[in-house]
Amino acid sequence: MTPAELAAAIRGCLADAVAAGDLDVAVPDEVRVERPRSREHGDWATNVALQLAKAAGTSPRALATALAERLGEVAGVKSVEVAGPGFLNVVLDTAAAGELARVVVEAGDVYGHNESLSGHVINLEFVSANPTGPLHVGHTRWAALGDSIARLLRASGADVTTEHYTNDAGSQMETFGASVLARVRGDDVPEGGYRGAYVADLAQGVLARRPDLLGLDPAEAVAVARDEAYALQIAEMHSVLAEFGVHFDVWFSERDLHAGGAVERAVERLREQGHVFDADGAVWLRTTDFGDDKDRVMIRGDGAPTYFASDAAYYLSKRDRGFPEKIYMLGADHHGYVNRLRAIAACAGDDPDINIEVLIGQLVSVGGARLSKRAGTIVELADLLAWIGSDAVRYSLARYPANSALALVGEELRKQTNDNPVFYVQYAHARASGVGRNARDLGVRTEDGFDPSLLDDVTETALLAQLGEFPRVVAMAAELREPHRVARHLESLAAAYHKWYDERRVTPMGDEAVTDTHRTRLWLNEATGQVLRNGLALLGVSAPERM
RNA sequence: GCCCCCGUAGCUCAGGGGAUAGAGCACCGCCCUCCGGAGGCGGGGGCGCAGGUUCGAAUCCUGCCGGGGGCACCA
Repeated sequence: MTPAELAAAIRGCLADAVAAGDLDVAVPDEVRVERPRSREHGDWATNVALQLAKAAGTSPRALATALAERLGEVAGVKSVEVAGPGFLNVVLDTAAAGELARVVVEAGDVYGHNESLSGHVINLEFVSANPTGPLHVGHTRWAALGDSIARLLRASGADVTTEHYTNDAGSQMETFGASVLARVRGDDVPEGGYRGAYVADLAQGVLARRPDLLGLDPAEAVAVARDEAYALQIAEMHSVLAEFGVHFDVWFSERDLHAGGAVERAVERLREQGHVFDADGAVWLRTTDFGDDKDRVMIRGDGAPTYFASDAAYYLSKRDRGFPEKIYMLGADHHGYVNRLRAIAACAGDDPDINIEVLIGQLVSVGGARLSKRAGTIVELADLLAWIGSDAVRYSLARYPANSALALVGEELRKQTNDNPVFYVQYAHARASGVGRNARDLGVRTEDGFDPSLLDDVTETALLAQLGEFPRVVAMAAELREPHRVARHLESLAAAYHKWYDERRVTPMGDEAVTDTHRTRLWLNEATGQVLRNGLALLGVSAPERM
């Protein structure tokens, strides 16, 4: 019996009690069944009685008692106990709990998938780096989290398109071109230009592609340097992200937005909606009508569109392309954009509470230093991959929530010990794979038998409980856009597995005959490996069979 | 001045209003006659402060203190 099945049974009991006139309350859509902290409190516990007592006009304990009687009759439930202020503590039949091992193995790669977000059509934008330099650790955090969130949303039934917005228009591109050109010439980079060592590398690459560069007139040379360096830089971004296991369905160019006239059209469309006005020689959007703290300029006094105008056009593009839900992932240094993005949605006639969602991530650093392209002290994604490896980087970033600042220590991530939980989890998977190999070599085969009543050790009920909670963890992580919940759950699961391993053997000892005990334990072993694999896949981390 | 995030064990951090607040590291002590010791078991220690809401608050609200980030006709 899975926790979801138990929750459904509890709802059924509530409905029966209402039908029988024992209870007068609306049956909730969802009943939460949780693993109690202490084993003395049973296999599963629910607080429905506490939550419904007030609406039912009765005491929590009385409601719980009435519910316990009915629940005790449900097949697979061994005993039900009312505890404390009105908790219901449920103990399952050993066999009913053990059935889960087979459920997991038979579900395979889709165990944990759920339909909690089915029907949602989502555009998920993340990273969105300027193509004026390499991806650094800040981008890396969003790449790891954004990609995992996409996987979680899809596992929960959502239709997701991942998108990278390339800021390839605007003055930073001219600065970029001038910086590269200066390096080609051997000059100092201009004031405010890009000084990173990568600029010199780009200069070499550009010169290789355009040996005629120095012979061009200055204005043309800057444009050529800019465009060639841009092409090199974007190619590198594609390749390093691919190495990191991150794929974008759409690479959206800001330059294309301008070239196609979308920015001007956006201004006109918003003007038709009645939110645009002219003042001080500029064209403004009245975002203050929708919670922004000041109105925003769309077209400057000199006739040039602002970055904000591009944002508005880009929002409309996503809307036109058929995405009711648009998720933006921004760094904390952009948190001031949240209100103006929401205002754009509102000006476009959308509901900011439904059609747009902005996730803010706090800054991340390596070695305690903040990183800036301009200062030239970059820690690049490519460096992190070479130094630490994709699995450890992805896992280390994915196991922390985005809303707290993070200071990673490179040397810690390199350690292949418990300092580094990715190894703990991967090792559990490798161990499960090894146990499975050994068992099969000794003639233990799952297809020869399964008797879940034999999974009666406390380490087995604990392990089964971890496996049973996995789908709920996935659904919650998707709903909250918090991949770290999956990582943390995998760590608990790995711990439960190691404890079980220490307590129970899967393979026969010596010349011992193979029995259903071995076979049934092999089912549990395979189920654990499957969930570890499924969870790691959601994080974009490999599940090695040997380490 | 205004806005956002954070404050939990010596350190790094979990903890979607529930029961005795968890894990890793560090420290001390145990477990190798057989499935991988990259593991397991035991020990000491903690919710910044003050109010409020609630049957119940680390969690929600207000204020204060401390730390980080942000407030352009830049991108």
